[in-house]
Amino acid sequence: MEILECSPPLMREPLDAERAAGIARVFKALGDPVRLRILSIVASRQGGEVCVCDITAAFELSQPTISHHLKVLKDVGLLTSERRASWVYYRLVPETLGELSALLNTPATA
Amino acid sequence: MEILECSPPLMREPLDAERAAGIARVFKALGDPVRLRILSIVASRQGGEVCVCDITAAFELSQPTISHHLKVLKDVGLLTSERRASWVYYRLVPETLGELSALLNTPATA
DNA sequence: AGCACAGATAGACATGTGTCAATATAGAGA
DNA sequence: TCTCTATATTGACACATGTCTATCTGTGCT
Repeated sequence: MEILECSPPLMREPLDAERAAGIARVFKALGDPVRLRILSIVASRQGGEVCVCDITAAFELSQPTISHHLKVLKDVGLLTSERRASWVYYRLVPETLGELSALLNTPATA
Repeated sequence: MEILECSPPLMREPLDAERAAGIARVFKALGDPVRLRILSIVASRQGGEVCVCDITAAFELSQPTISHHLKVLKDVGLLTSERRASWVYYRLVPETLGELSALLNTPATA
């Protein structure tokens, strides 16, 4: 997500349309409760890796639905995945999260 | 937005469904390019206040559309508004932004 | 080769969302 | 009171999104 890199905080100057579109994609991915929970499951997991089966087991949703949400999170650069044997493991991309955090950071509440 | 207050960072522990729903509302509001630009216009404005007319003038969108986006941002607690004479002025709620920022903050990129 | 299991993809469907034109509301001034 | 300007609300419509079932792909095991 190069759009996020070096984006000044929202408070510094008005975003141009292109940058806004890129950043909005990521926030839109965060704008679903299931995806937020998936992200926090992965982010808070010791070792940094979570098997899809563990994520699916944490929700009362169909396996394709979870798979869909994982794809959305991966497409915007919040997660990466790796297949090992039969299982697929998802990991957080902390840089993406950190850049979003910096974007929202306000001097007052820093 | 009490949901945001005292929410531990995503990395600390999995979010429960209720908290996730509350937080997702705010991210969903940020998940639109026009709203992000509006927010950055208000946030970056010296003095902290922007008249609706100035915001409307910054986009090639109808006045009701801008009014709709302002309402969304206000409903989730990112903006407040105050009427003075004929004009309505919007202001940032920096606490909300700061809490979101803290939520996304990662130890690695802190 | 064939089977079983993990995960992804495709297609369908109901609901949500962004936009606009039309209209309503509120305040200022004549 | 009447009118003008600024903003909000309503209703409509096209399009996006979340969910499901059914199916496909890939891997390991016998």
